[in-house]
Amino acid sequence: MPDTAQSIRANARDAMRAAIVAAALEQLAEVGADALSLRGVARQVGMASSAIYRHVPNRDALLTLLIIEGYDALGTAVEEREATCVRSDRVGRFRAACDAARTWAQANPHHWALLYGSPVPGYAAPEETVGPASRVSAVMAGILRDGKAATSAPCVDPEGIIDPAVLTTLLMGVDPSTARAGVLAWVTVYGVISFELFGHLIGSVVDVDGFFEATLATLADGLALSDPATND
Amino acid sequence: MPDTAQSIRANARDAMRAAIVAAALEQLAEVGADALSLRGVARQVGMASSAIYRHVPNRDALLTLLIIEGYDALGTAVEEREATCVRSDRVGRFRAACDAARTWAQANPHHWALLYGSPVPGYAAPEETVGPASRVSAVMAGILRDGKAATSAPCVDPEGIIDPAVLTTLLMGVDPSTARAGVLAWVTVYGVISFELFGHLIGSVVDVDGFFEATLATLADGLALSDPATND
DNA sequence: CATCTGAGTGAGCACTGTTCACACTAACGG
DNA sequence: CCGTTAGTGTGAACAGTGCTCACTCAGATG
Repeated sequence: MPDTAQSIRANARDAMRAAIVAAALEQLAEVGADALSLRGVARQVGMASSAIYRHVPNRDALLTLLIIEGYDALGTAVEEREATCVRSDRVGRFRAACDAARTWAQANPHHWALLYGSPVPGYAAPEETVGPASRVSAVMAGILRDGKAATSAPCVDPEGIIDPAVLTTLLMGVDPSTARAGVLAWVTVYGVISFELFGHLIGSVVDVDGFFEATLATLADGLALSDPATND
Repeated sequence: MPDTAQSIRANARDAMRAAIVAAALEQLAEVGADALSLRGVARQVGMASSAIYRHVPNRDALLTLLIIEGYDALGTAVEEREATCVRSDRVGRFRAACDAARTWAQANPHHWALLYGSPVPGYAAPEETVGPASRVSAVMAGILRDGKAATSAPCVDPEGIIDPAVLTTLLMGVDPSTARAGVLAWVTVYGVISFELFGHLIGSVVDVDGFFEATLATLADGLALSDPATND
């Protein structure tokens, strides 16, 4: 018995919201977050502009929905690519994950810019975004955790750089300096992808693919990923 | 004989333009590039909004001026800090330069975001910006060039990753793999600064200063900056 | 059947970037 | 000295934006 009376409304509401987000995604891909207009998505879904406000409180909230959508899409892309690798091949898993991120970014440059571009300075990510946002980090953390040196007990960071909460969960058993190198590796990958996307490599790097490849090799080296994984 | 007749107008024009840029800089610092409004800067300089267009073709052009201003300010900050270091202390010069960049970014977050945040995907930097934009890279390149291993002859990149033109000028004599590592180092520094500024380190790094420090140490190591400088 | 609630509407407000016809004023040529 | 001209500033206007509000109307609830 699907759709009790009152859930019809709820379903319609969800469908409408989904349609709005879908239209917004299209606009985002075409013109970017900056030029995304609420009235534009209203036109696209065939509603009066004021009707949008029944489903989304304001423009920022809509962008937040797109951010969540983006983190999820990127997370899925990275997870799926990484999942195809032989578990013991940690270098391969790392390269696959990073490559998936770059590929997604190239396919969705405006969306990437929305996720990792410029927010306001005192910006605090809305609560709902932190879950999806951490999916990529989780994949990277998993690769680190599967390292030979990782123990099952949490390590304490003598320097106190990495959040202890992370060292007892996502990075359980990874020694702090490796954890730090892991975070830095992801930051570096983000940097290369963004530099490439935003045109900052023009003038110094001519073979971007090669540069990215070389970067991954350097990072994998620094993380000592060549040691085989411990898990079966 | 300062100010011939016709240069009075020219000077007034330059002054007006400078006032506009100054007002725009204030707005940028306060509300960010996104919310920067031409009418707002017009109000601030005490003109009708339409008069702005006598001095600046449109909003994008004004933003381009701010970008140039930003690259110049950042470049100056980095150059001046780096210049205070003992020339033979290449690690110190590298740290000073990176630290100056981070300090400037923290003091001017909206401006940093304008420089390194999200442009459109097919973005090509306006011609006038490339000069100022390369000042930081030039400092970094100088540090690399002063390395012991650097020769006075240009090297060819067997992998063809780095732009040959750069290898014969800014990075003259630096071996290609070091050049590549150098570019990557700057990209990494950019990544850390941006991640910090844009709030992406929240949840994983608790001591950002320490993280930055450690990052610089790692990078300096990878660049073999500990070898003394060759120059007097 | 009456009522109430939630979705959609169009008009309207305040704002934006940009253009245009117009005024004024300083410099230049005769 | 006077007319012309180029440069600078003005206010009105257009099209677009985010957002609010009084209103309608259908569908669920009592």
